[in-house]
Amino acid sequence: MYVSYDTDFLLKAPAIKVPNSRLSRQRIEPMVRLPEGQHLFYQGDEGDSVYRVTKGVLRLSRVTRKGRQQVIAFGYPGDIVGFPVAGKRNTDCDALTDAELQVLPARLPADCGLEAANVAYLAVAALFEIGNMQEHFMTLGRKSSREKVASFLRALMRRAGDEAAAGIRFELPMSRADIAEFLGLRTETVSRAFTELRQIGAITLDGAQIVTVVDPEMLDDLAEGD
Amino acid sequence: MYVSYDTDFLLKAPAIKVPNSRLSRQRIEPMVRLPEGQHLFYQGDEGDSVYRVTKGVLRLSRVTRKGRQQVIAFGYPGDIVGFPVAGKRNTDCDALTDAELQVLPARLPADCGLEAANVAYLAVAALFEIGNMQEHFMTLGRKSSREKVASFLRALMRRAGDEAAAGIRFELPMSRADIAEFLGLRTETVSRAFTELRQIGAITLDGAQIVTVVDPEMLDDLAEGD
DNA sequence: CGACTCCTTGAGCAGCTTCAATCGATGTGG
DNA sequence: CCACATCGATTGAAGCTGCTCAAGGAGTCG
Repeated sequence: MYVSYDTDFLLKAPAIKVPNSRLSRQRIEPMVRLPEGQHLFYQGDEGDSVYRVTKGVLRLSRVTRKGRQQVIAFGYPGDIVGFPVAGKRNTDCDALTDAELQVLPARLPADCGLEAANVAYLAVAALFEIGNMQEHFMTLGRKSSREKVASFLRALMRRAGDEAAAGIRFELPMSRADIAEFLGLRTETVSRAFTELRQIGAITLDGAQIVTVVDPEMLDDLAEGD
Repeated sequence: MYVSYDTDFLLKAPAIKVPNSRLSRQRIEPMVRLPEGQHLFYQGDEGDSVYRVTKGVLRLSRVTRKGRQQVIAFGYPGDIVGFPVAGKRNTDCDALTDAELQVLPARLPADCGLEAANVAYLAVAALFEIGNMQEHFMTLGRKSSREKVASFLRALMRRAGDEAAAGIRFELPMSRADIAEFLGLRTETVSRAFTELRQIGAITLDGAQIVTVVDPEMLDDLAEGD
């Protein structure tokens, strides 16, 4: 979810064995389509599956009692989202774009008849997610808004960027407000950081959503900061 | 760590089966003693086990290229620490106090002969850790330093607090600098927040390390903030 | 008792937030 | 097809919070 890792290699489409059924031993890969704006689940929902994003971008967020929203993560293709804690969802999850998801079982503990392999991939995915979140802690603990935004753009660049003539190009499916809530900033501050990055020549903007990183090295330096 | 969850109930001391050995099928629970200040592992180390804290407090941190330290978490008794990502440690881990740890296997993926149950507890623990970290995101995204420190103290209170005549009492095994790096603040700011909390009557301090929460409700309100 | 480390407090400054206005893109109805 | 409404993004100005630099205090260990 934040840079770094893509769980593709973990998942040679793990077979889902359905016990006590004529489908048993057959591989099935339930697919879900999630139109833009629709919710996949809400905080507090019961759930014993996780979802592998195959298309589109999801937003995971939590809302405080007093209404503030905190964006926890964005789910890009290859990411696994929806890790349930004690059988319940920790976050809201909705689609920033039309999305497609693969449903994977995550029923635990092991008294549910799942095979070891199916539990193991979940553990591996969860460990990767922990690594990703630790990475994000580094960004949140970082000092300046430029550094945070630069880190964010660098992550997206690596994850969703396309090589283009002028640099590495990608679209932001999320609003400035989403980015702000993800980075612990205000929308105005995020906007100003974008403007600065544009002015110093690290990126160009085509509208508000299309970013081209013209100087990845400069972006790296800004992201490392410190 | 961070409040909320304790993994005690997950772990009725899962049996570790040692294959290809005369110990096979025997339950063993390797224990490690870690003196104060000693490191359990460093970022980048190879590792295929996790540790359950049974005594003492650990600190998990990462260091940036430029030397800044970010405290990722504190490990209290009942917590599981050291989740390896792709067989490597993500963080440094050292002991803030003399500590004792139970070693649990975390070798993945499943081609290592571990039984499903042993892999499943790891998955459950990792999912809980994800929940804890998401909780911490809410704190880091929070606005003011008072709110952050209040949230932190509330978490410790719930986790390590003892009922006392004057309120709920506990010791801080970590320095102000550790707390600051955990919350994304400076030591001076943390110190000022402690002073404020004391002045408004939410807590009392006995030296710098012993905290008594005299008004848990006020602390809650401050922690919720928003 | 003195040296050391950590915590606290102070003053000034920088950076983020807040409030407010404008701009731009999108979509709707006349 | 254009005027207008709406929503998000941007920019500006002012205030406040937390950071920086600096000094002093408290606790600890030799």
